[in-house]
Amino acid sequence: MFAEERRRRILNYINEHSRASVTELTSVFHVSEATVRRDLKELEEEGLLHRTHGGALAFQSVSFEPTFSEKRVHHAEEKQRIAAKALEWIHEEDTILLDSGTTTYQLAQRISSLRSLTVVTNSYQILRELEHTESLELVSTGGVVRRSTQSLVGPIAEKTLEMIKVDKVFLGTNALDLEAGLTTPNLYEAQVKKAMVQAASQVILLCDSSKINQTSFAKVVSLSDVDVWITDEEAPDDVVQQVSDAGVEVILV
Amino acid sequence: MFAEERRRRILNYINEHSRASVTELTSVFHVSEATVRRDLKELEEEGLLHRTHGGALAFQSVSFEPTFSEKRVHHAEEKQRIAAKALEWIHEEDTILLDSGTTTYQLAQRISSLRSLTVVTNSYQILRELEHTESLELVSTGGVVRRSTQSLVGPIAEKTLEMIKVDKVFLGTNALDLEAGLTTPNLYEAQVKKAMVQAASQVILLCDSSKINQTSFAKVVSLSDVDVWITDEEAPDDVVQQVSDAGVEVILV
DNA sequence: TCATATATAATCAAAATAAATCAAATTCAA
DNA sequence: TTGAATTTGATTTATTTTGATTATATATGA
Repeated sequence: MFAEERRRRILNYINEHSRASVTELTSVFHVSEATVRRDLKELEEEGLLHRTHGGALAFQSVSFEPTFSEKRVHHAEEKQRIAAKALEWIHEEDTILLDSGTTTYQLAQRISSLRSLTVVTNSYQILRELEHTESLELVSTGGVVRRSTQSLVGPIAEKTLEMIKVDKVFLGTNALDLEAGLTTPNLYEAQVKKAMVQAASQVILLCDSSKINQTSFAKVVSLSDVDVWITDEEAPDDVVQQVSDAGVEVILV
Repeated sequence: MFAEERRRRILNYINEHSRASVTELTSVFHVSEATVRRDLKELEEEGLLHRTHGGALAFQSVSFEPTFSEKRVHHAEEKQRIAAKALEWIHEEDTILLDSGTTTYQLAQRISSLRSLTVVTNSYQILRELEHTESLELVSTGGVVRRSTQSLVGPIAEKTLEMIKVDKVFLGTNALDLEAGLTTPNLYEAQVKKAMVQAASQVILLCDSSKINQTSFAKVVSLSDVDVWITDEEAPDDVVQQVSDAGVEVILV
C-alpha cells in the first residue's frame, strides 16, 4: 500500500468510526506508531481530522456535535440563501411538512414569523426549534429516534405520514443524480422521505449544488416526482437544463 | 476515550442535564475527581459552562429554565422520592412507556444510567432529556404539540399507541378519586393516557398525595386498571386502604 | 457563630503518549 | 547501476495526562 493510499484509508476509517486511537490504527494498518502519528499529523494539517492525545477524532464525531459541527456546516451560505428563498412558497393557512436536515432546519428557523401555519415534521431538532412559536400548530410524526440526523424514522413515522395530507413538503437530500434521482445513505430515512412525498400535494426540494451528480445508498424518489427544486447558482448548467426539461421548476439563488 | 473527547462529552452531558456534580461526572466517565475538576476548569476557561462549588451549570438559557422552574414544582421532594422508587420497576431489556408530567420527567432523568432499555414517550420534554443517552432505544409517539404539558396528543399519538405493546407504563395524573378514578383537565390528554394504559401489560401510577380526592374534567381510567400506585406517606390511610382492597399494590415512600 | 463535612487547589510521581533523532530500507531519476 | 530523496521503524528524550496525597477553602447545620 502506498503512503498516500494509507492516509486516505486512515481518514476513511476515522470518519467511519468517528474516532481512532494510534494503537488501533497501528494494528489495523500494520505500520509503526511513528508512521501513524506522521499520517495523522499530515491529515490534520490538511484540515481533514482533529488530532488528540492518543489518536484522532473525525469532524462529524458525536463528541464534537455541539461546538464544532455546527460551525462546520458545509456550504452554509448557499443553504441559507436556499432556505430564505423557500420561505416564499409558504403562505398563511398552509399545512407544510418539513424533512430533517440542515437546510430544512434553517428554513424552520425562518418561519417563526408566519402565522396560522401547520407544520408537520419528523425532525426533533425542528420540533425543538419551533416548540415555543405559539402561532404555529406543530405536529410530530413520531418514530424511533435516529440520533445522527436528529430525526424520527421507522414504521411509526411512516404510518403517521399515511394518515395525513399536506400542501407542501420541503425535502432535503444527501445526493442528487439525473439517473439515480434522490438518494440517501440510510434506508429508514429513505422510506420516511418517500412517505413524505406521498403525503404532499407539492414537493419542494432544497438541495445545494455540492450534492449534484452524487449517488448514495437508498433511493428516495425520482427527480420527476419533484415539483420545485431550489438550489444555488453553482449548479452545473447541463444538469439544471435536463432537470428543467423533465418538468421540474428549477430556482437558482 | 481521549481527554479531549471526554471534555466534549462532559460538556454535552452538562448541557443535556443543565447541571452536573463532580461526583456524578466521576461515576459517569470513570475518572478521578481531579480529572473532572481539571476538565471543568478547562471548559470554563473556554467559556462553555459555568463552574460552581461541587459541579458546573450549563450556560444555555433554555437549560437554566427547567432548573429554575423545577424549584417551583409543587411537592418536588415527594415527586423526587416517587420517581426514585419507580426506578425499581425498570429492568434491563424492558420496553417502557413514559407519560408526560413532572413526576415522569423526574423518572426520565434517572434512567440514563440504565442500558438496553426501550423508552416510548409522548412527552417531547422527556425526548429531549434522553436524546443523548445512546444506550436507550428512544421512540416518540408523535402527535400534535400541546405546549402547556410539553406533550404530544391527538389521533397520531393514539394510533401509534395502538401499534405497540409495552411491558410497563409509568402514568401521571392530575387528580385521583376513589369513585371518579383518574381524571385530567384535557380531553386529548385523557385519550392518550387511556391508549397508554391499553398498550401496557402493567400500569404503574406515579401520583403524590396532593392529588388525592380530587377530580378533574376528563376520565382516564378507573383505579382498578392500575397495577401499582407509588405515592408519598402523606396519603390518607383510608384511601390507601380502599385502593389496596381494590387490588392495587400501593407503595408509600 | 462555630464546628463539621465537603470541595478545591497544589504538588508530585507514575504511566501513557508524542517528538526528535538516526539508520536501514525503499523508491526514483539519470 | 548509482546516488539522492523519501519512507519507515527503533531508540531515546520530552511532554502530557492522570490519580493520590495533603493543605486550604467553602458550604451547611446546629
